Amino acid sequence: MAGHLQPIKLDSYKPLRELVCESIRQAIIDGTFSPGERLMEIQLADEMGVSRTPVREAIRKLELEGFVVMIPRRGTYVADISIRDITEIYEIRTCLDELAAGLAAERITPEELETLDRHLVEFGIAIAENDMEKIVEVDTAFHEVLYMASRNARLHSIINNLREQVTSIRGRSMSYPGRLTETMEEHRALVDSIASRDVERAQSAARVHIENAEHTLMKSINPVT
Amino acid sequence: MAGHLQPIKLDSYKPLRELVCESIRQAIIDGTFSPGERLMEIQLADEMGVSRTPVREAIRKLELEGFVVMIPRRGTYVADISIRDITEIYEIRTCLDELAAGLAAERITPEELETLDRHLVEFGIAIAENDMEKIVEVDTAFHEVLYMASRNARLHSIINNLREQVTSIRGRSMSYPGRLTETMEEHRALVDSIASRDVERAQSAARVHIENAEHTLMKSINPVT
DNA sequence: TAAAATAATACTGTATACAATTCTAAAATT
DNA sequence: AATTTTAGAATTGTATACAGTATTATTTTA
Repeated sequence: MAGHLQPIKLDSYKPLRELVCESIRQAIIDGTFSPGERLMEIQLADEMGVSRTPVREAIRKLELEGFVVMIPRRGTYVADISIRDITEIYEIRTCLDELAAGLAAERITPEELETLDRHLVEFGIAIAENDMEKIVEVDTAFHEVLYMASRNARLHSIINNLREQVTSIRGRSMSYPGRLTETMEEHRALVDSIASRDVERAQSAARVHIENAEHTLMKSINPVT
Repeated sequence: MAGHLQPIKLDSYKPLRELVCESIRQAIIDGTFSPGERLMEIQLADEMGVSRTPVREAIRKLELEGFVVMIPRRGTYVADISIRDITEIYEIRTCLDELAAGLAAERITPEELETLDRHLVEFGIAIAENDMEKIVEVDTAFHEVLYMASRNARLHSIINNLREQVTSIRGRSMSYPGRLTETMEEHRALVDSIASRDVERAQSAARVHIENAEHTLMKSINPVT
C-alpha cells in the first residue's frame, strides 16, 4: 500500500459501509491507492478500525461503480484505467451530457440559472488565483447544478459515476496549457444557450465541451497521439 | 412474500452472493416479489438455504442496480416503478440506443450482421406461433448482439441495466395489439441501416424504436394518457 | 375510550469465527 | 540445476453471534 487511510469517524448516522466506501473511493481517486494495487480486506479493516464486514460491502459497491476489479477467491484490485476505458467513457458522456444540457435548457429554474452564473464567476476567480482545489470544487458544483436541472435522477447518477471514474487522472488535463480558460468559455457558452432556452444550441455546446475535454485528456496522457 | 424462491444449487463455481443475487433479481422481474414488498434477510436466507452474509451482499448489488430500495436500519423493499421512472429510463435509453446503433453501424462484423438477420427471422416465426417466451428470448438475443457490436462494454452494461429495470412490466407492452409486428419492422429497419453502414439512419431507426416502445409501454400502463 | 408511555419483539448493523481455496516457498526428485 | 511436489501461510467465502435500533403490542393514564 502507498499511504494510509484515516480511521473512520462515527459521527455520522450513515452506515459504516457507506463511510468505508467513501473513504476507499477517495483514496483511489486521490492516488493513495495506485491502479493495479491489491486491496486486502483485513488490512483495510484494521487501518480504518472496523471489521471486515463493512469493508466487504463497501468493496462490492466500488466494484459496481467500476473503481475496483474483483476476481473471485483471488482478491480485489484497484481498477486500472486505460485509453480504451477513456474512449468508452467519453463516447457515452458526449451523448449523455448532450441530453442533460438539452433537458436543462427546457427545465432549469431562474434560481438555478443564477447559481450557474455565480459558479461561472467563481470559476474565473479561481483560475485567476490559480487555486487548483477551488477550481475543481467550483467545476464540480457547476456540473452538479446542471445535471440536477435535467430533472432526471438516473441520468445524474450515471454521469456522476462516469465522471468519477476519470477523476483520478483529470488533474492532468486541468493543468494542460490553456485548457482552463477554454473550459470557462465553453461553460459560458453552455449557460448562455441554456439561459436562452435554446435546446439545440445547449446540446451542441455540451457536445463540444465534452469532446474537447476528452481530446485534452488524451493529449495529456499520450502527447504523441 | 408472494411465492417462494428455489433453494440455491451449488453446482456453479460462482460465489454464492452471485447466485443469490440472480435468484432475487429474477424473482423481482417475474413478479414473485411485488413492488413495495419488504425483503427480509433472514427469511430470504432461510428460503435459499444460505446464511445472511451472501444475501446481504446480493441486496447491496441489487440496490445499485435499482431493483430494491434500502432504508438504513429500516429494511429493504422491492423498488416500485413509477411513470416518472419510465420517463427517466426512456429519456436515457433513447439517447444511448441511438449511440449504440450508430457505433454498431461503424463496427459490426459480417458474422454479427448474419446473426442479427437470423434473429430477425426467428422473431418472425415466434410471432407467428405466438410463443411469448420465445419472443422475449429472441428479442433479448437480438439486442445483445447489437449492443455487443457497439464495442463499448460500459454502454452495453448501462443499457442492459436500464432494460432490466423495466423488464417486470415490459410483458404488458409486448401484448399490446399490433406492437409485435411493429417491433419487427423497426428491428428490420435498424438492421438494414446498420448493414448499409448508414450511421445517421441507424441512429434514427434506433430512436424511433425506443420512442415507440416507450409510447406503447405508457399506453399499456395508463390507457387514458 | 383514546392517547401516551413502556416493554417486548424482531430486524438490521457489525464483529468474529470457521471453512475452503489459493498462493508461497521449501523440499524432493529427475 | 531445474522442475515438480507438497506442506504451510495467508486470504477470501460463508456462517454465526452479539449489539443497537425501530416497530409493535400492551399497559397505564387521562
